[in-house]
Amino acid sequence: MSAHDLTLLLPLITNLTQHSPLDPDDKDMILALPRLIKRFETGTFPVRQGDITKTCCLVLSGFVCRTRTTGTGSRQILSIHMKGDFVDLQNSFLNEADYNIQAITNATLAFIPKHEVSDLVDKSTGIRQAVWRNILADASISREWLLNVGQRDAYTRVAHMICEVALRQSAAGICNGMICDWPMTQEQFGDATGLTAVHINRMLKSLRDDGLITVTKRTINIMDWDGLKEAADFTEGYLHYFKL
Amino acid sequence: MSAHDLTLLLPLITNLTQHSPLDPDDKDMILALPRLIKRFETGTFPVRQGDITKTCCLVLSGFVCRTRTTGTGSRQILSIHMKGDFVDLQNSFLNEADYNIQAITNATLAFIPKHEVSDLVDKSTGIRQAVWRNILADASISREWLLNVGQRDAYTRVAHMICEVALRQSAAGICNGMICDWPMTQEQFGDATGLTAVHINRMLKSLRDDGLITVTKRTINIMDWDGLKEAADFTEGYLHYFKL
DNA sequence: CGCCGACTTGAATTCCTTCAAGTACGGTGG
DNA sequence: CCACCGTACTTGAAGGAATTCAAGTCGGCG
Repeated sequence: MSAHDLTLLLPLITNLTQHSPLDPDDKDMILALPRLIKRFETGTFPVRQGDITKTCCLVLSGFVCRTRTTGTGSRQILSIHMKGDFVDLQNSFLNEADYNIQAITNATLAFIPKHEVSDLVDKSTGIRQAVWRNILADASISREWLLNVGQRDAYTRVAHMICEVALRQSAAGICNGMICDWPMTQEQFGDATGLTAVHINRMLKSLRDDGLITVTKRTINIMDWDGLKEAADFTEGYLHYFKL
Repeated sequence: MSAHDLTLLLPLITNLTQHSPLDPDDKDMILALPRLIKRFETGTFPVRQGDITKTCCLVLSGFVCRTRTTGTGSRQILSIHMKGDFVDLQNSFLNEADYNIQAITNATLAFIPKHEVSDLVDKSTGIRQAVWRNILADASISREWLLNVGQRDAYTRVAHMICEVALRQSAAGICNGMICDWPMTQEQFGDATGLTAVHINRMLKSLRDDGLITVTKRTINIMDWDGLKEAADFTEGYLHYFKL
């Protein structure tokens, strides 16, 4: 549980300050948080539903997602998380994880003791604000996903997901221009959007044919951002960034 | 903005203590919160997306929902709320409402100034805990809806929604045994589940034919709770009640 | 080189939607 | 009191979007 590398948690600062300003003292306290670093291979579960957690975790590299599963075994990806995201801040305030956390690529996570987080939240108004807003922005994204899955057709839905993931990567500073890593297989993309992998494939083809994107192995290249946004019915307000 | 009727906010206490205990002082402070009572007719919007809110609101009677709408005008019901529910506690901590609040029946709401809520949250650890958990339970329900809409077929999805609404009404004490008010029209039920009203109708018929429920005008009668739970793939953990 | 996982594409099927027509019911006004 | 009306519910038939099944390609890695 080392607290020595004072730059390691910088991505978290980047993330939090997208929603709420932090003063230098707050930043120092955050950077000094004790943490345990662990690597996870694609497909592994850093946390499982029902686990009683003593830590909460934060993405340093790679991509992880939250999932829940139906009784018949279908998996829904509930959210995806990237560098700087607090994946389960919630668990600092509830005892039991109500979803799985699963690595969708190889990923490095920082585990921070719950009580350290809640102490900090109690101590500093600025951090409290930032953490609140982080959780609320997260909930807002959940709602948008529900709207997406419930009301938009497959083509729009797929485009919407691409817009969101691209924009969030851009905000996290892990995207060069309009070319992004695409973290998900088509299978996973399907689980996130409530579609089958086969249909995802067809929709990506349509988006390619329409000149909006090109896709190579694990990269997505947005050829026409405005066109894609239009096709996706995407408006970024729900992400609650106050600067970009 | 009267603070005189000290029983008016009791449903809120009932709700909060489902997730987190409160000591008597906390309860008194909550009951003493200043509030403005307003009635809303079916279909009206207590709050609209984009509104800058100075209050947050709480259901005293009737049912309201949160909604978001796509660019093409389809409405998704994001959650439904009943007696004792804080509909937009979130707005105490974000400036701008990121969803509409719409009355689905005639409803009475209590509006409480945001700063009164955040003061109370700052002042009392117990209330802070309770409010956190309230918001997190709310987010957990969102996730379950996403799973429901994304992965379950129509029959299961409809059954699941019935289980949740019935159980929550029961927890809120507005349900006699297995007979509940059913707050939604089939149109609204469709908007909540990502289905059409026509298909909701067919699924309700199937559930009737299978002997799980009977439906009269605005009432749903659960004939076989265990059977319905089974058909719905319903497990109540996600509601985060620690007593029932 | 060969294998495996991910991607691609076609054809058949299914679930859900759309369209259409009709019923039931509560409220309003003559 | 009943005729009228609007809204919600009901049911059938046709159509369409997405799934399922199946077969084949591509590319990375042992």
